[in-house]
Amino acid sequence: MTASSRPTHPRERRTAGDRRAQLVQIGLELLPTTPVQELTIDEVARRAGISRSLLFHYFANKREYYTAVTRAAADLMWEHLLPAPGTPPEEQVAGMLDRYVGWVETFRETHLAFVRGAAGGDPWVSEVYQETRSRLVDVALAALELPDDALRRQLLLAWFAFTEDLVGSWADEPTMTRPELLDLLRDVLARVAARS
Amino acid sequence: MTASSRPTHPRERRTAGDRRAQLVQIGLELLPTTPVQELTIDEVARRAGISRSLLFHYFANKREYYTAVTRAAADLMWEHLLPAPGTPPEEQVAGMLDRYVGWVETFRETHLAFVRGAAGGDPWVSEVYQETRSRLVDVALAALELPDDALRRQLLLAWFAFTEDLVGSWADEPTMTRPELLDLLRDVLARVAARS
DNA sequence: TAGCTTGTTGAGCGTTGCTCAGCAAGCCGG
DNA sequence: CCGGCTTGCTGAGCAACGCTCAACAAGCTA
Repeated sequence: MTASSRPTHPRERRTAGDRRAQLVQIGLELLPTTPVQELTIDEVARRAGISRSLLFHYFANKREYYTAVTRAAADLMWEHLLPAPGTPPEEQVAGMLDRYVGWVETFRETHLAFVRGAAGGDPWVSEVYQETRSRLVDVALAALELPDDALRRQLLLAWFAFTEDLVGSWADEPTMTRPELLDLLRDVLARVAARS
Repeated sequence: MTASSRPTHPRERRTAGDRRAQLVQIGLELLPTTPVQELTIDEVARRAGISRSLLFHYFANKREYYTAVTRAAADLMWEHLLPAPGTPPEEQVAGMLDRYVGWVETFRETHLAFVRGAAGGDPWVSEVYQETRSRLVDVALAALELPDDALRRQLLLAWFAFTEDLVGSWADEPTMTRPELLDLLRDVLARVAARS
């Protein structure tokens, strides 16, 4: 009956899968305001209404937790960008590009946090993004009917970097119309891809 | 005469300027192996042979310290890239590009750590790099005799992103000759700059 | 010698990542 | 109903790290 012996919330018991999903979800919600690596176990546990210890029951250490969050964010984007099955190859890249711009426009903060977290320090996080980039290159190379060699991959990845940067700053300060932006990106891609 | 009362090294007293420079220098030396934000005060102080407290005498907090380190790294690169006074405008960009590739080849690890630290999370650090990029754009726009508007700046900055990515991956895996690389970068720049 | 400036330190506090021993809720076989 | 198993879950506590503070000490000047 003492205050200390009565938990403020009745303890909620969940299945392992539910709990894991909940924790990752909380990480996703925190992502726009906090760089992944700066998510504190304390904060996440508090939001989930559980003890710090429990988080370590599901994720061996902090890194494993925030890479899981990063992977979840990457998967969301990946699913959004992937062309619908049956789309003719010549339309695939244009469609992905269009959806990418839409993605950045809609989830500006989250996407920025995601890209930053990926670029910044931690190899485990950046690997997740590298992997996503690489899968996008696979799709693009196939759609453009280009051979898959090291040079071509480097060029496409560099074009991604160009695109990310430009779309990001354009979303902040629209210096041209949306169609003009898409046109420019497609044009640069064509030029870059044409170089052997 | 007891061991605890006798310091292992005779305490070294320095002027404020010297000490600050030494601490920043240590940060620069650690940069290749450690993301800036993960530099620990303990480690730096240990290498300098001073107490943790002293570091906080020169830098109000950790952030202020590693932004100072970042700024030092940025300045080194900036001085290396800046065209010699008297260089004709049409040669300036090519020269800077050439020196940039050389810089990445020579200081591969440091530069990677620098770029990553700049891209990753911390606004204070990324601001330092943004500033360096911005100054480079100033020089490039002047050398190319292009008007300095928002669109042009965005395009040049995006081309920087393209260049950084490509030069980085090329240094890892040279898929073409150095002149071919430079040629490609100049070509893409010309195409991008030509778009109004 | 006294006093000032300033480079320097050690003790210690709060936060955060992480460990560990053990509680408790549900389920089973007897 | 009971003992025992699994498993979700917690609290106490440690180590590392950022950061504060009161005070010491080295050199200068009056």
